Amino acid sequence: MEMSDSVKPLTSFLIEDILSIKDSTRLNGRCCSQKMERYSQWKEESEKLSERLRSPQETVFGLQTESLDASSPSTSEPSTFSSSGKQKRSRAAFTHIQVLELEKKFNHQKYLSAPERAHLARTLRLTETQVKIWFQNRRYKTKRKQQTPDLCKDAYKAEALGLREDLVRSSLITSICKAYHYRPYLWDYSGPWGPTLW
DNA sequence: GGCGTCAATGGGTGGC
DNA sequence: GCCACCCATTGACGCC
Repeated sequence: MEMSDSVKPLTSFLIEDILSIKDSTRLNGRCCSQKMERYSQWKEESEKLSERLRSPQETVFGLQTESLDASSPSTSEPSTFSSSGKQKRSRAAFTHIQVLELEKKFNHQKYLSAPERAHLARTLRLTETQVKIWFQNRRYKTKRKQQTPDLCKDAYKAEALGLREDLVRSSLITSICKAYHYRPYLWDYSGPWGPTLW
């Protein structure tokens, strides 16, 4: 399976965008070493992915790609059992690319039809149920965020004022950051007024 | 160990 | 009856 033409440039743009944003922000020297170390690891991983996205031989959503497969959630594995004999629930952790694509789709439409869900699930190598649940949780999360508008005040403020246009030029990036504000490689918690978007 | 996040679960509801 | 939805909750996981 190949990545669609619309998906490839956008995903590539997202990764490059996040990298460029972080590169420009790194110059202010406010990041502590621990954060930079974490960022470096993430950046390395992202650059590899970015390289792969640019490579005509290798498609990110193709069979040859490891980045999705290696870290993909184990959807078909049976649940393990604890020593007490109680079934242990497993929680899949979706990859960056999977989340990016889900976010992109969610940004475009909040609800998926069955064929769309099936296609997206195949593309991302997830089960249809996982995609369905992800959208469900995402809608619920968005609703909760709207009910507590103070949570990501800084991000909204920056967006509203049009400050640091480079930081907020992509509404999709902003959306992702708002939804995943805890991620250490997207937020800088060292700022004097709480979290700031990298 | 406490806390936050998030995928997954389960109950209730409505449309077909 | 089946399916998808909303919503609250659970349990795994990572960070401090």
